Amino acid sequence: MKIIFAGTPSNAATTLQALLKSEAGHFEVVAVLTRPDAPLGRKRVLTASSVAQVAEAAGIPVIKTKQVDDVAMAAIESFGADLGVIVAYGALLNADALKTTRLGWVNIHYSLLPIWRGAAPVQNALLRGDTTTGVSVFQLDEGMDTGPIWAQVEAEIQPDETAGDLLKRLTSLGISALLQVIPEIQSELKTPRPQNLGNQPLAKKPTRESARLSFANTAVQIERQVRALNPEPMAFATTVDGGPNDSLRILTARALGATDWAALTDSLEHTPGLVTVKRDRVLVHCGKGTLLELKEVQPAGKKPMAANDWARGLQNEVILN
RNA sequence: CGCGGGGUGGAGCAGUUCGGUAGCUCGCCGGGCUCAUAACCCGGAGGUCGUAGGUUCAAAUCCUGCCCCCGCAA
Repeated sequence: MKIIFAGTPSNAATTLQALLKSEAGHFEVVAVLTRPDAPLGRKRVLTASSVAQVAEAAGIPVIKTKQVDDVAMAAIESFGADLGVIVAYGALLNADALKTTRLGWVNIHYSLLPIWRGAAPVQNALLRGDTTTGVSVFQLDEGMDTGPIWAQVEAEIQPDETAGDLLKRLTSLGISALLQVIPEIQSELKTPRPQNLGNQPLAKKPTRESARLSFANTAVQIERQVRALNPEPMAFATTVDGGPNDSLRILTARALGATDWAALTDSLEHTPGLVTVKRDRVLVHCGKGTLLELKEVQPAGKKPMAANDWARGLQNEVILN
């Protein structure tokens, strides 16, 4: 069976790599679809996507396009693939594009559909405080992640897991689910199970503005935000007297449980955003009398550092907002 | 030429405006106090101040080139 793979970022590249390793005669990746090279970083170096790099290293033909238009479709069809596999490609396929392969396209989605359909399922699951999530392999249709499901695998969310950590785990779960599904599709004996679409909220991609922490929220809410937005776009705060561009990125933080902070708060006044150090723990006062312990932070212009090191160098009292 | 911050003992920072003995909070090593300690007291080691050159009696500090790290933006 001939497979065409579509994807762009690093976890898609990981999936492609796994596919290539498992080919073993059962199927063959005949072409790869990815987004065009983009200027990256401060120096704006034109860089090929992670998927493109893996494909090129493996000598697989690469189609680079922002959208699957007539030209791209013709290119796809020229490879005569039986099945399309898509992982975080970064563009929608319309009805015509879905017909470019004989058996259509399957997508690996990082949630238990129909929960968190949309662009950022992992981040949204963490933001909401979900304790369970998973991976779905489904048949692409014209809707936004609405197609019928071939396979789902559940995963428990660990209490200290970041979006990056979780995506990594889900990526490998997705790979094994996909490898299981491919032969089933190939056999053409099974049919996927339709989704039971309800009023589930869509998983919108977090914006930079949504990454700004508000210490009027409770510590638990903020901790979720910190974990959900790591590594992208990364939760941040600014100091009250710092410049508007001097962000303090919060990489790791933990909401203190009731027992913890009761012991630590005794004589602390409570100003949201106020940073204090108690017994080598860097604490920020949050809404409703809760406390957030900062673990790892990154001031603008500096490398990530332990919150303790950051606090050691502070000259004055610091209030975050 | 997108905007900006930074490089000072192992860590995080001050000192640079206005040149003149290397500072602070920690860590580390040794000793003391203590039932004990992450607490406290005493002592100690450890720095070509990113790098190359220039100005000067004298440069972390002023001038010039270069290297490296990072935030925003994309």
